[in-house]
Amino acid sequence: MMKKYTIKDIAQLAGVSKGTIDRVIHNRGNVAKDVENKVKRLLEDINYQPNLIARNLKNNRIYQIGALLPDPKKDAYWEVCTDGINQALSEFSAFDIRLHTMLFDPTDTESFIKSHQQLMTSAPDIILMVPLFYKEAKSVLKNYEEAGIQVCTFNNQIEVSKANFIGQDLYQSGRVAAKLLHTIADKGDMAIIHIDEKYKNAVHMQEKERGFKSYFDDLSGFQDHILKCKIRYTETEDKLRAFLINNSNLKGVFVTNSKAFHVARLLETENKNHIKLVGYDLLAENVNYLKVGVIDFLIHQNPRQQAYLGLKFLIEHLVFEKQIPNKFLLPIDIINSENVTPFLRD
Amino acid sequence: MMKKYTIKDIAQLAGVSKGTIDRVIHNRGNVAKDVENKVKRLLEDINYQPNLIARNLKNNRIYQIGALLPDPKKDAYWEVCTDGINQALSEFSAFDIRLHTMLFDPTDTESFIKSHQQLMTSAPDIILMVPLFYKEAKSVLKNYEEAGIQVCTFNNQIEVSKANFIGQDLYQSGRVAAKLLHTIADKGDMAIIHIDEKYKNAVHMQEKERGFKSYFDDLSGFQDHILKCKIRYTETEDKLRAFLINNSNLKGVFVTNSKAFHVARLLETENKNHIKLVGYDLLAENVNYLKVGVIDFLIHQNPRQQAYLGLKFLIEHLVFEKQIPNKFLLPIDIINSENVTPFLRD
DNA sequence: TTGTATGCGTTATCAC
DNA sequence: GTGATAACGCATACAA
Repeated sequence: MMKKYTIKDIAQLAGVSKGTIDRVIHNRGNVAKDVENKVKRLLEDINYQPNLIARNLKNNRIYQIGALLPDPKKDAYWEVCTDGINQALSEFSAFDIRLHTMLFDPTDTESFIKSHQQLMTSAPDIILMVPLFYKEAKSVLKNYEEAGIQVCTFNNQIEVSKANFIGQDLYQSGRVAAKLLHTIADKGDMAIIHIDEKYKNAVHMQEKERGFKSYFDDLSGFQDHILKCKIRYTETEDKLRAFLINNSNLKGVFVTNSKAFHVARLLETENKNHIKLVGYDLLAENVNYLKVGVIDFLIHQNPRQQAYLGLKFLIEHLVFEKQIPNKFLLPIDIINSENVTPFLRD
Repeated sequence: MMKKYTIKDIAQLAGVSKGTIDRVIHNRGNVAKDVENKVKRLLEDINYQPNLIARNLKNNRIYQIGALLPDPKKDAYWEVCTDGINQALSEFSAFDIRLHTMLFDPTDTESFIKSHQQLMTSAPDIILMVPLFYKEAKSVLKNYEEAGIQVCTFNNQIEVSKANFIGQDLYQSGRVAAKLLHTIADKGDMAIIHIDEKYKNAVHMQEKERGFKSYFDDLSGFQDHILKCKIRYTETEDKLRAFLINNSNLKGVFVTNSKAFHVARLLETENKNHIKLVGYDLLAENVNYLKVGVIDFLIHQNPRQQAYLGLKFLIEHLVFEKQIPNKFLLPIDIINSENVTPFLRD
């Protein structure tokens, strides 16, 4: 534990005034070369760390943060994001942070664009967003980039953009699901089910599928045993029932989003309890089926933590000038009926 | 987002000076009753929140924290605690925090007592500790309590003490292990194995055992199928081999601490790969057996996070006067070969 | 090119 | 009982 040097200390050591030290630190110029060098060396030597807290005492700026998020009323998955955002705000309540949130319908690309446009009118310093739709998000992100507005994205990554990203390795989470089904299911067919393809150009489902397949590709004996089924939410019930009944050798099902409860409901009514089921996310409906044993495992994507971290990174960037990590991957949580409870508060 | 009121604002509103407000806030007395009441009501009305940052600017106290921890050189499980502690320290580097760490041998109760005594000589303001040995920890904690020194414990809880605790619900983690084995193992005998009982009056293993049994008690068909085996580390190899070979109907094994790799080694050499294995903790040896499929699941107790949170709570208590939660339970993480990687940095 | 004065919100020490 | 005032570490406007 070393002594903490202040600007005053350094000024004394260098035999100049605090003002000069400040000019050197912030490269404001108007300092004689020899003095500048001397001070710079001194700063290096003692490894000067400014007191970030004191720095912000003076700086009573108002920080404007824009948020472009899916509407929880349209899809319950997003509900917990609000908690994460509120937590971050309360942690930094000492600073004057104004959050402007615009919600969009996660099944509607136009709503995304419209919300984006409206958000821009509040002229935010920096933006937090869920870039749900690949094509639209790409162009929106390009807008921000050109405007020089830093953006932090979460949930799914738009690879081509330079925006920072917080979320999970979706490819790897597909592999986790595969490993789980491989461990628990009897030998037979495995199905990947994509529900609600209204989320059109959504890459995340494809990434999970790629991971899932790659796991079984690494094994022998699973060629031609990986089935696939895409379903629109308008037709879920009937098409799904047909799929489950017609594939008599089906032993495991992987649902690539939070809609596993649709499959669970059918497995229960059709008495197919030999079929193992793995899905995503701790929605109340999923958790119920997990507890009664119809869903075997859920993968937790921790949207609350994603939103929390995203906002926290942005705030720390604004007030402390901290670097935002370009890519921050959360661990992939495996949930069963016995460990689910403490995750519900996350 | 409401306006932030400062003491100056309140002084103006109340028509008195900042000094008086300060005296009211800190109950320093020397304030006329009517003025005091008026100011108190005002503080309530506008929900005054002091700026904790500014408060600590002035308050350049040195905080002495004592830490009583198991020596990572004696048991690799504790290695990652150091990372957690360093993270907390670096997060609060703006404050002058002096950490005095005393290590003890986790197989030796006397070493625990001796380290404790030595720690006391540094007269810490507050203490972070792992109360590994029930009897000894109980008396040590009583000492601290009488001396009025606040303590935060992690890893295992000493129920009779009022000290704050951070860790997992060990009973529940036993249930998680049971559920996992029940899901993946064939019908047959299940064994609970306690390795290294040198950790004598250690309650944590018994708690895990209780949880494990309770899960199977809730089911039918498992009476008389739960076996149990205690092993000293000096005799591990032979006794364990005999146990695994003699119980021919064994289908699943639950190791109650981080020593599952001992069992894994034997399962591999004895070609018993039909026996499923669940254990604890991401030691390098365990992770290796997890990746090759000899260990099926590991439960992650996140010692890094436990140490980090413990120290963080203590520091926030000292500098911000925050309440330390009496009991803080971390989620029980289920780890398999596919999701292990990101947890290794935790 | 450099030093000084002032202020951020809070606390503590004075003098009245 | 009460109200000024200095100080914490840093930033900045302004004077020299």
